[in-house]
Amino acid sequence: MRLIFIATGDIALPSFRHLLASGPRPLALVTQPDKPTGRHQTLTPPGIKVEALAAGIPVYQPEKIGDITAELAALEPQILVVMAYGQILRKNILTLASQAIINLHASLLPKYRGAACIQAAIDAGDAETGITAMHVVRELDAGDMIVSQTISIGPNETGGSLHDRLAELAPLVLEEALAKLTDGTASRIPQDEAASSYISKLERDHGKLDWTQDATALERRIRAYDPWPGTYTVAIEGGKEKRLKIFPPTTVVDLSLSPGQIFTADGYLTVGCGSGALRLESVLPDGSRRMSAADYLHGRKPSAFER
RNA sequence: CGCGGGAUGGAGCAGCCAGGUAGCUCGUCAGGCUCAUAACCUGAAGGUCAGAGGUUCAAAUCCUCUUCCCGCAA
Repeated sequence: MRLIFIATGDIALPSFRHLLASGPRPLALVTQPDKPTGRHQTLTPPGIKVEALAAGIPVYQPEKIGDITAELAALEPQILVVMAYGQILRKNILTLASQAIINLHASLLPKYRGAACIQAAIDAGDAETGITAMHVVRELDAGDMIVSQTISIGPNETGGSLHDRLAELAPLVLEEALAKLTDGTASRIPQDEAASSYISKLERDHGKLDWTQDATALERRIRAYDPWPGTYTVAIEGGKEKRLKIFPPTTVVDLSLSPGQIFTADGYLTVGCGSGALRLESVLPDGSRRMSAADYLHGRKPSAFER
């Protein structure tokens, strides 16, 4: 089978490795251009590019994928596999493959179309999520579904842990989808538009905690957004505002506090929420390093958190 | 060199601007109180103030450079 892999995010790595190991061997990898990243803004290639080059797979990094339509067409692909690429695919790409262009998406569609699908499942308190393989159409993540596989979401699940588990699940879904497409048994299940939802890309600002929300919702939010985009609050220390990052785990406790009000005792740091309260365990003050809530309280005396 | 914060006994911090006694909240150890304790009381150990150079009678503090950590931004 002549296959081209189109991906940027690390979530696609296990699937890419699976193709390298078990085939069909990709004819090429299309990924985003190297971008400045990190504290020193050094130009960094996507991890999947590094692996592709090491494996001798040709790599394309167009600014716009439409720019290399001719090159891709020359490879005469039967299948395009897209996962966490990060660019909208235009019509001339959608019709490039003779057999199909499929996308691996990290949610049980039609729920959570869009970029932040992993965080959304935890944030919503869902019991399970999964990987869906579907045909790519012009509307984002809205194509007919081929197969999906499900995993459960644990009570201590974080965005990071779920990301890694879904990444490991993806090759199984990919293999099943490719097998069904090959032997002609692949079904096309239209998505129920009425049940669909769209999750827009997360920015770091979205990680600011709103203490007027319920403690249970905040507990989930802190897990869902770890490690990206992370959650934070603004602590009032001696009249000054200091940014404070907050990490899971946190515990919902039954304490009567107003939103943003702080209660400290025995090394515990408890914050009032809209309903219930949240006990924090791991924080990172601005300019310092990650530490336990007890250590944080040894040297700093926050009077409240900005709600 | 994208912008900014930081490095002070084992942990977290103050002291720096206006150079001159090593401080706070804990932890550790010893003793005491207590039926008992993560509680309370008393005492002790533990620091070349990240490293190097400079200014000065005198540097944690002022100046220069280096290393490492973190936030923002991507």
